[in-house]
Order: sequence, then C-alpha cells, then structure tokens
Amino acid sequence: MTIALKLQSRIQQAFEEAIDKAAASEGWTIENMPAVELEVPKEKSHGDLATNVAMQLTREVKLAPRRIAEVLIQHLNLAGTFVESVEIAGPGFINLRLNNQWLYQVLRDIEEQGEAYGRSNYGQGKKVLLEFVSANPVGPMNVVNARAAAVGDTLANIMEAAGYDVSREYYVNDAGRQAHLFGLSILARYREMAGLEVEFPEDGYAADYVTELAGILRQEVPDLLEKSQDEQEAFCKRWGTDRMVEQQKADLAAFGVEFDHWFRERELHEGGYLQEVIQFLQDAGYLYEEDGAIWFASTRFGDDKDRVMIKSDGEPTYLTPDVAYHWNKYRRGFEHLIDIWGPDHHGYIARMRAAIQALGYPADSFEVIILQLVTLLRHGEKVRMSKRAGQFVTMKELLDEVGKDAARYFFLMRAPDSHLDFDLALAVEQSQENPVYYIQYAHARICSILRQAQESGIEVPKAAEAQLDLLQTEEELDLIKKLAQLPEEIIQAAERREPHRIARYCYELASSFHSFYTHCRVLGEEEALQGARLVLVQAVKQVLRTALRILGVSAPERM
RNA sequence: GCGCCUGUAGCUCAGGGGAUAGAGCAUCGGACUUCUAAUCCGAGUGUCGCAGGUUCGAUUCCUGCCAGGCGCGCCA
Repeated sequence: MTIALKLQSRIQQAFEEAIDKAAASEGWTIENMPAVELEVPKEKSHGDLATNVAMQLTREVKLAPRRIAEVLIQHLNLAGTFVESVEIAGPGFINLRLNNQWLYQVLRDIEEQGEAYGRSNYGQGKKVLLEFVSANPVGPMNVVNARAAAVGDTLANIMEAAGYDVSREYYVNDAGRQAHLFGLSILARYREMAGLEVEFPEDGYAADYVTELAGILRQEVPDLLEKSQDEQEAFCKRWGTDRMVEQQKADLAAFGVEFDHWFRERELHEGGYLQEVIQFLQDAGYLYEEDGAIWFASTRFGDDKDRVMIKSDGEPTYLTPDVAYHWNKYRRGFEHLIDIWGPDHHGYIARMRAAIQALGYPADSFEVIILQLVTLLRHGEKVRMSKRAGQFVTMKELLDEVGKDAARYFFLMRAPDSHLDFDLALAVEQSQENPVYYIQYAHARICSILRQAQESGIEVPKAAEAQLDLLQTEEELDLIKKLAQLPEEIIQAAERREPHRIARYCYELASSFHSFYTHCRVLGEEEALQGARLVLVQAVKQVLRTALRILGVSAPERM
C-alpha cells in the first residue's frame, strides 16, 4: 500500500479511537457512529487533511461542534502519522498539517513500485464483465460508438488498476432483423451487378459501403447465385456481418481498444440458449401467454409493463437473446455485470434488471452506464448527420481527422452522463490550447531533461540516497502532493465509474509540473539539489505515463 | 402523459451536505542569453434554472415547477 493510503487509514483509525475514548470519559452515547472522512481541503491554508467528524457528531452528542472537536483532540494519538499540527477551524473542522517527510516517502514509493504505483487491491479481484460498444455489425461505427469505446476501455483500465478482474466484451448482433436486412441488401446489390432486375428490400441499407461489399463478394464468390434463395440470403448475412466485425475490430484496434471476447448472438441461437432461457423462466413461473404471444411478467420486478419475449408469429423479440446472453455472462462466472448503453436504451434497463432477478441474480449485480449523446461540431457549427443519406461521421473518419490521442482524451474529458460537444476543428487546429498536447508536452519536457542528464553523464540517484528534503519550494511540494493522489484518484474513478477523473488528474499533474519547470531548474543546480530534483522528475514521468496509459493516450518522448 | 439525462462565469465543463463554488477557452497585462514559451505569472466575472422542504448547515439531498436533450413497439 502506498504511503498516502496508509496514512489516511492510520489517521482515520486514530480518530475512531479518539471518539471511543472521548465517549467513555465524557459519557457520550453514540448510536450511529459517523464514518471519519478525511479530505484534502480546497484551501491550502486549511492544512493538508481535514475532517468534519466533529460536526457529524453533533447529531449524536448534543454539543457545539467546536467543543466536540476540542475533546476529540485531547484523546487523539497521532504518533507515527507525520501529523505536525492539529487545529480547529471554521464551524468545527479539524485541520491537520503534515510534516513534509511523508512526501519524500511518496517519491521512494514511486521508485520502488514503478509501473505498479497507483494500483491497489480495492476491488479484491472481483470478476467483472464490462460490455461496451456492441454496435450492430451492419455498418461502420459512429462517434457515439467511439465515445463508448474510449469510456469502456478506460473504465476497464481503471478498474483493473483498482484491483478488479475485468473482462472486456463486445456483443455482436449478427442474428437479428438488422443483420438479416443487411444480408438482403448486399444480395440485392450483388444481383443488380449481375444484371438482374431486383427490388431493393424495404428498410434495407442503401449506403455506398453496401454496394462496395457486394462488389467484393462478387469477386470472392462469383457463383453465389447458383445456390438456393435461402442459402444466398444466409450466406450474405453471415459473410456481411463477419466482414463488418473484422472492420470494427480493425477500427477499434486503431483506437487502442482490444476486447477479450467478441460474443456472437448467433451462438445463442445455434446453441439452443433461447429455448433454454424461455424454459427456465417458464418453469420459474414468470411467463404467460396472451394474444398468441409469450410474455415475461417483468412488472413483478418493478418494470412498468410486462414484455413480450416470443411474438405471436413465433419469433423471439430482441429481449429474448439478450436475456439469454446476460444469463450466459453469469454462468461464465462473472459476479458483476456492467453494460454501457446509449441514452436511447435507458428504457430497457428495468426489463433487463427484472430478467436478471427472475434468473435468480441480485438486482445490483447488473449495472448500466448510460452514455449521453455526442454533438459533433466543426468550428462551432453542428455537423449534420443523416444515416439514411450515408452522411455520418464514422469512427474511422474521426480518428483519421483528429488522431487517437486527441479523440480518446476528448471523449474522456466529460462525465459519462454529460452530453458531449466534440469540436473536430478544435481538437486539431487549436493544438496549442489543446489539453492533450499540454499533458504530452509535460512528458516530453521531462524526457528532455533526463536525456540531457544522461548525455552529460549525470545519473538519477536512488531515492534512498538523494537528499529529498532539499525539495522545499511550493512548486515542488505541490507537485509531490499531486503524485501522492494517484492511488486514491484511481479508486475513486473505479468506484464511481468515472473515467473523466483520470483525464482531469493528468491535466492537473501536467499543470503542476509545468509550474515546477518554470520555477525550478534541474540540471546545473548544486549536485545534491540536482539529484533530488532528478528523483522528482523521474517520479513525475512514471506517474504521468501510468495515468496516460490508463487513458490510452500516448506519452511522447519528444514533441 | 410517464421515464431517464442535463441546467454552475461570455463559451465548454468540473465539483459537491459544510469553511471565500473551481478549471480551460475567450479578453487584458507581464515573463525566454540558462533543462523545449506547445510553457509560466497576474487581472475580472457567478441570484450554482425557479420555488418550497429536510438539516446546526443545501449550490449539493427530497418534492414541485420551468427549459433543453433522449426514450416510452408483438422494432432492434
């Protein structure tokens, strides 16, 4: 465990003990013990750590908060915690000031732990399945898919760093109506090219890429039309969706996103899992027949209305394979499921959660993150997108235009439940004001210092051998404090499923570094100070790389 | 009509039961003979959508309303 986390828990413990002792000696009766929460005050003059526990206790102990704080402090034993002073402030905060020695320990921790610095066992190895993107394999991915890819992948990185056992999964809807129509559309274009008179399918995919696919298919399988009608359709559907999946894999890989598993819907159909889940729900008494359809009594688990699982024509609805799929996830041993969906699917959560309960799993083991929409802008003007006319910006085009690093960072800047404005022009043209470059530039500057040190034969000393207490300026101390925050930031981001916290952290760390860089010289200083600052710079490099890697943004050596 | 998300500085957004609500952009003024000025330093701006409620304390939680977005199928 890192010094920052250790210190926090020790101080918390000291407060808990102080509360017990105070209660005993003062005769307080405390029924609901408030949790001792420590926070880093926004205002520097309020010290390094603060707790509001005395104010929390006013509910239990009928005394003025400042009075409670006084009593607590009398019973507080802070030996071995680096706490240098304790004071009561404002309405009843207890502010703690720490000795700088703990900061030097942070630098030693970072050196010792290297890439592992920032990681923790908060998640205790819990097996989590994170499903995201899952775009239909019937066309290129769009910018919302791209946002989902960035957020999902980064959340997985964060949760892994926080000690969860995370698996990334992509669900391929290759067996539904859309896939069928897609196959029919390819087949229609194919026949056109063969000079046949065809009627293009209603609601079919008329965009150019379908025609291009048909052209490729004609070259690969010139004798397709000799098969039976059913065989032709089935072939086009399978060939087309497989082809799109390969395309999606390639696009996502270029975006730095690799999935552990691509789960095919058709496997559910072929493996008889739809019947199995229907049977299970039937046996459990959650299904009934009405108007010729089979209904799932989802209202018994809080849904607004019951849902059809098998239509009166005997075909399953979209829900049925999806329930089968989620059941499958649990049966593969995952304890917690997280799905990332678009805002148009929020109405779907209640029925899915109902199904999960009907299958015997706890409601809170299934979680949905609804990702809000992306508004694409160019120079502040909305980019109009029409899928029918084929005028939409694809994920690939976005990547080609702004690059992986800028694209990922922009998607990760905002909270998932916040609508996102993405200005394409801003992401590239205003590169000087671009936060991505600001962060990467900090890394490049560090590399430059280390490179020049090496060229001059100056070695970065071991932290244990450096005179770290020479690091005394405000800029140096602020920078180390920022470094100390990473483990806690990762835990917070994991717990709250908020990747944007790490994006923010990177920016703040870069900002602290730039400030340090301007105010403190490294090379050419007196040897002991130079050594201490080299240790610091090395540590910043390590932490910045770790945080950027979590975001999937590269850390260039030069710019 | 019902459900979900959002409403915070001129713009884009963080934050969050507590101490004087923060960043970036934009605007203005400074800083390079020295490790990369893609940087730094300084300056100003807020009825935290409106109204009630809970609380020692609400911008934060609850309720209602207003505004914007998205849903509400035997579509997927």
